[in-house]
Amino acid sequence: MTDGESDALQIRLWLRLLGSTNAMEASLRASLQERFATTMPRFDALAQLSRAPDGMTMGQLSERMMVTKGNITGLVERLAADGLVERRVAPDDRRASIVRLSGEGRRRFTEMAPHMRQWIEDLFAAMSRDELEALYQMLGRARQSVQIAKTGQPVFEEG
Amino acid sequence: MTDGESDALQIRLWLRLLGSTNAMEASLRASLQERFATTMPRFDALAQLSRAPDGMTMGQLSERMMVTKGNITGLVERLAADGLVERRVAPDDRRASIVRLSGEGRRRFTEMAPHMRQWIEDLFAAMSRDELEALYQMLGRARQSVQIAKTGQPVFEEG
DNA sequence: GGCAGATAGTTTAAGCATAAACTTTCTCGA
DNA sequence: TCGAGAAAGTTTATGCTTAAACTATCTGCC
Repeated sequence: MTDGESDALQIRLWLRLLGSTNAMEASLRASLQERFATTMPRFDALAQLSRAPDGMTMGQLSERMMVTKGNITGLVERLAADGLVERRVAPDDRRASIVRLSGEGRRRFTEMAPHMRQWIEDLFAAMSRDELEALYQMLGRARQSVQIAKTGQPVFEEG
Repeated sequence: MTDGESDALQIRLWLRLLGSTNAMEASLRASLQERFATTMPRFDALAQLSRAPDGMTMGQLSERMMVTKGNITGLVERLAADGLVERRVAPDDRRASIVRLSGEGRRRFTEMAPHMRQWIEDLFAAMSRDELEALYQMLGRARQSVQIAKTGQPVFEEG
């Protein structure tokens, strides 16, 4: 299902949205793999954890990464095996465990983050600031629209 | 990495693009699963094949779905096992095989397509036509930008 | 205190996706 | 004509992802 022309605007829009996102994701994935031999989910996990110096629970990490908890189990296992994160049982709840960046994990993230930022900026380099802002705005509207479709009610919007 | 506020516009834009697309994809995936017990890749394959009455090669299908050929092998195997597609060796090239919809596959796609269309339209229901067109336009620009980033040159643009 | 139900996380089964190595077949030029 | 290299698919290894079933622990209420 590639960009057609006879379909409804919404269909073409969806295909273009999906196509653009996938193209960018593929490019970023390739850069991460080539330069740092890592993946988007691993980078995302480190990014989330970098904002929580005291760590967070597996459940919190799964919420922020917007994936299921079962997913996090394996991801954190692999990151821990590579020494990038540390886990300990939560002091107040023996069901829960707190995961946080190790020193090495923080160092690695600090090294990768500016490159990632640059790669993202490069992808949008041919767009003017006005175009970037217009796109940002319209994507906000799209997000609202999806929320309304899902819940029947819009959600509080910061941006 | 959820929508921040202190980051560069490009970063926030990327996160919002990824988040919006993923939210829509999750919604469509859930609908397809619930109503038709199928998946996006399977639906996409049927959609591509529905436009080629005489079928196409595995390689052509992989190009149109924008995934690797190795991926297609398994996907077509599963669709064939369910009787939705048929494969035969290409008459002029014994390396290649032609895959096309079976009668059942065509019937199934014809049944699903209008629902899929409706679900997509529902997701964008809270946006005006002007907004939809503005978003479509800006995504076209984004796609150009990614192409330029990748190849150094823009690509012919229909829409 | 103790039990019912909720919550945190893990496991399992299945599918999607990639890259890289591989097999088979084809093509083209010397 | 035949051989080198290209092209079509497949296989393999690895990782991401989900939904659903499961274990262990906690919480609140009687």
